[in-house]
Amino acid sequence: VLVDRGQIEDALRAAGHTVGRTRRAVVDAVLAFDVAFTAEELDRRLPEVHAATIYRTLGVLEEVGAVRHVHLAHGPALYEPAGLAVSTRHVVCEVCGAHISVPASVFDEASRRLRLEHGFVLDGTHFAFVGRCADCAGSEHGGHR
Amino acid sequence: VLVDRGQIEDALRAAGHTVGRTRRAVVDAVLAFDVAFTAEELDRRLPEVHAATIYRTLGVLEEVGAVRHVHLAHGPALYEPAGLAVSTRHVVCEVCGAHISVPASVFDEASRRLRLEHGFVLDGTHFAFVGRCADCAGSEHGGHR
DNA sequence: TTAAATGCAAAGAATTTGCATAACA
DNA sequence: TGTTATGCAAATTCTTTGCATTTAA
Repeated sequence: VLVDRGQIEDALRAAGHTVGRTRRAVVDAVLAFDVAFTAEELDRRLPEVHAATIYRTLGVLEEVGAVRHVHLAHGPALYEPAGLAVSTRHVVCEVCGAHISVPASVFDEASRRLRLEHGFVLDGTHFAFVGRCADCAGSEHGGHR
Repeated sequence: VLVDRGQIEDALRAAGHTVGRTRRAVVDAVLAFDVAFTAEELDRRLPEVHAATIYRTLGVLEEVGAVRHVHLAHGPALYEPAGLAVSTRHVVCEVCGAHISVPASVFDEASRRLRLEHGFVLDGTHFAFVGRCADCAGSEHGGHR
């Protein structure tokens, strides 16, 4: 599932891309993360690489299946090596921004009903599920933003 | 549930707001929608009202519970009079942007498990659920953006 | 006549894009 | 040597903010 640098470079070349010094550095930095990260966090680890290149490189890496990205409620997208967390879903607290991973099976029933009753295939991977963590759900005070 | 102009104006005043000509026009235009709308669509119906005022007015209307807004996958937020669609959830196709409303009960089981097993209270109203409509799920070709 | 609302311009955040130059294959 | 990649600046999209000026109560 494209977990090491060699596999990823092969996949890039197979897709007609080129692999130079900069791109190799980005791939290494991506693989060095063991949790999801933002483009900005990645860029901070590679000060010599321009942000536009970070975004473009993450784009091609996603194209070849080496990384995935998920949008949390507000704020920047989160990227992660595709090897990480295959069957988990992101759930984010809309109040404090805390996010957790839960088994995809939590949404199996909703997914089934959505498909059977509405013809929709739920994609739980590209956008996070939003709610309130225990702490923030406790301190109720209406539901603003 | 704040469905007519009178109730909404009372609620605004009760919250310490003032109701002038412009704000009344915005309220009327909001109530004239029978489906969810974007701030830009609302502004297009009120060319004499500045966009900043549209956003600010929608903000106070949300504060007093007259409207709600939901974020679809990408693109601008959707607003709707609070009277509309109380127990439905928005589901949007990440490919073509089509969106449908489904009964909130579709997510009851996921909601229950999230709460019991992870202490998270699912909020299905502020962000849409994302997936693929029948058409777009049919024409499979990987999962880009 | 004073607190709140509005217009306008500008700022903001997170990406994306056009273009000239540099690095690969 | 002919793409493909990169840097840089500028554009984009959606929304928010600061400030001076009007309105509402």
